[in-house]
Amino acid sequence: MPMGGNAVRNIVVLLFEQASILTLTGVLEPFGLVGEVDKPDASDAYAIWLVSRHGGQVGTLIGHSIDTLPIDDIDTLSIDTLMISGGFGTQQAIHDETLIDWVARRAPGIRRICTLGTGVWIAAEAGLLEDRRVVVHWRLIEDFTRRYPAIRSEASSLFLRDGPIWSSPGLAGAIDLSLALIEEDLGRGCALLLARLLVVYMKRPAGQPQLSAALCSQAEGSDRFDTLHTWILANLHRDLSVEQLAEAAHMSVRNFTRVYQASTGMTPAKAVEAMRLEAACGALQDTDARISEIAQSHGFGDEERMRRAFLRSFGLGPTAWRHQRRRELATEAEAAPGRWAIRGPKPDSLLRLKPFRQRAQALLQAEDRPLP
DNA sequence: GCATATAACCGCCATG
DNA sequence: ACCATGGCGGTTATAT
Repeated sequence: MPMGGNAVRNIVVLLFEQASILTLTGVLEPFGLVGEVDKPDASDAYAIWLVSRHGGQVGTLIGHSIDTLPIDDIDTLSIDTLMISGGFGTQQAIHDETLIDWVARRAPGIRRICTLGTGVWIAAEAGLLEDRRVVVHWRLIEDFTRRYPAIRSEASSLFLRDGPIWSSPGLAGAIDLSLALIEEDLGRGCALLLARLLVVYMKRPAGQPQLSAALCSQAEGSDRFDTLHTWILANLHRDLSVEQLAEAAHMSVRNFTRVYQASTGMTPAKAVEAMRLEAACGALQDTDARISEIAQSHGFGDEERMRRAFLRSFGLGPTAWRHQRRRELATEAEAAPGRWAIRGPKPDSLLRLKPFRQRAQALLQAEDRPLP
């Protein structure tokens, strides 16, 4: 296995007992799929290393174990990106001085350090976050700020980068964060393709007008409607009339519209429409669902209403928007260095995961079932 | 593209 | 007096 060649970027995932398996897969899937993307060198772009304090089997949140290397075994490995797992186990792990020392000692030589969920506690404990901005899960942010008042924590975004430090508040955010890392390394075309393979939405580029960006930035100043906004985003298909929103916010309609406008700069109905439009755009871009289905599932009720909303905001109907967007993405991917396409399965592209694959194979053979 | 119905928006004023 | 709130009615925007 390559240990420090300039072509291969070593991604090290730090695990511990009671780590979240979702953060692990959120990293492994995107990075693992890079090997399936057809571009010279892409399959050798990354090597993934799973490590833990003592190595060997590490129990995850759901009980299944993961095979890991001891941290001492990668002393000579040049680490490109360190991913610190989340999970309940962090509460024990932050008291493991050897582990924290290891993180603190290796950190200066690492290009990117990512914390996934409660992994921020470990990075914070290792002193890597002094005066940095990080995202913390909304339910834990109070605890976090109490323990680390010097660290600028927030709860708003899916992931956040501050210099070499990348953080993600939720476990599933590991996928989004990983895609962002890959975008940085291999370009947007590759990341977009992976996002489509994984059937997740890809964050829009910063240059492009992002409707929710307006909402988010406004919400930073006053988080008064944060919970309402997350509720709206999770319930786009439901009745989101101003009356309903006011009720959800425990306010009268009159007062709700007034306060909402004062703190977000948008009227409630416009904001809802913006969120619906943006979500619908994501679906148009990333899926082949019928317009009527997208309209239904995003709260437009029927195709006609969505069409008119699109015409108002974009000057294009949904189908035209989809075609245009797809063309944009295609040319963007074309312009990216190399061309990105999916190729057939390549058995040894998973070579780097061999220890783990062998382990899986052993388990399956024990049950006398072939590995697909 | 029209007419009509409904919802959103907003100024104004009363209330606590 | 101040301020946040909530109800009323008219105007505008959107839906049917």
